[in-house]
Amino acid sequence: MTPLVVRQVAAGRVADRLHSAAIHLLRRLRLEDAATGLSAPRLSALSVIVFGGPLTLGDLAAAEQVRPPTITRVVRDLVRLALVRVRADRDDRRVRRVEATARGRRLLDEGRRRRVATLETAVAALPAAERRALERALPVLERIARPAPASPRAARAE
Amino acid sequence: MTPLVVRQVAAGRVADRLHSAAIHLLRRLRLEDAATGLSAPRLSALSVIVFGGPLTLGDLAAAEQVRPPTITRVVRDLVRLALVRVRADRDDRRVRRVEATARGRRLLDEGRRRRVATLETAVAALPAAERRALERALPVLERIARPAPASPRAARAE
DNA sequence: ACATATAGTTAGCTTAGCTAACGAAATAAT
DNA sequence: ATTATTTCGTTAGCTAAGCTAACTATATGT
Repeated sequence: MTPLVVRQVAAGRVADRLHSAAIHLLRRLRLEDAATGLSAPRLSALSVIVFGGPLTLGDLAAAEQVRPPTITRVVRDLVRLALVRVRADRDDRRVRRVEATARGRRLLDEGRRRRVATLETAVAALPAAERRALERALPVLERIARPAPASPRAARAE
Repeated sequence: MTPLVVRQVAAGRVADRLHSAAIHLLRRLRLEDAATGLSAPRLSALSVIVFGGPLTLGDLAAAEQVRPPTITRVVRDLVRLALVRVRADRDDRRVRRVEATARGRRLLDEGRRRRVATLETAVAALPAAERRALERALPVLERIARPAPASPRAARAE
């Protein structure tokens, strides 16, 4: 039974360190976002829209973890900036679906490229062994980063 | 020269996948924060204060990537909630230093524990091989998560 | 002593979050 | 088939969180 307890504790430490590393990593990359000219909430919403394909305002609100009225306004503002467009749903006329415009995709891709470029520099500077350790951990990271997918196509959003 | 180019491209893919995984991981863990009763900006500021020890308002503003007036108000509100306390600097009377109260630390630790517990469940459920891959990548992750430390004690903040 | 630079606050604006109340459409119940 | 209920989104109106510009107070440099 002892090994079980030990493993348990170690899982806690792994979780804690991973959590902390993720926070610091994104805090660092966030510095690049100023160049997009968008506020953090707008940029985040645009990202979900670009990668999540046409999605309903309710789904967007859930993804952004905000209430419906907040999304109504963020989307309205993104439409004004010509970064997204909204269209009515064919089958259910209560529903509005939002999707990115070409300009919205371009703006997001540029911002994302800047973020990733920063990270890429750090990755490229790693010794081969560390780089390989990171690569081997990637699929694991990706699995735990996503909530247990209830439906098979839940992985569609990015 | 060919291997160099190949390695370059791969670094980009590694960076991209890592970036995406970090975003999704934190988006998922953020769901737990509602239980703290604090807004995201307040919780984030409190976290920096708890782990960063007594620090100046300017340093806090820099860490949070916001302007000084924003920090003035967030700190004022956290003081009202009795989660942090502010004291004048001995040597430089322009400076105010902020530190967490016992209650602030407790509130943050509880929230952090909830986040990490969620993550721990996922880590504990991993097959041994994947778990080991993750553990081996942790030091690497921690290194690239932090900006190149200009001063030796830049790692003090958490 | 005086000029300049730095730390933080105040004033006042925009944006982003919320709840409550509502309208319109879809679905369920009688 | 009406009527009731649920669901999707918006509007109204509030608080919190972001900004710039202007200011006070203290440190520092000439």
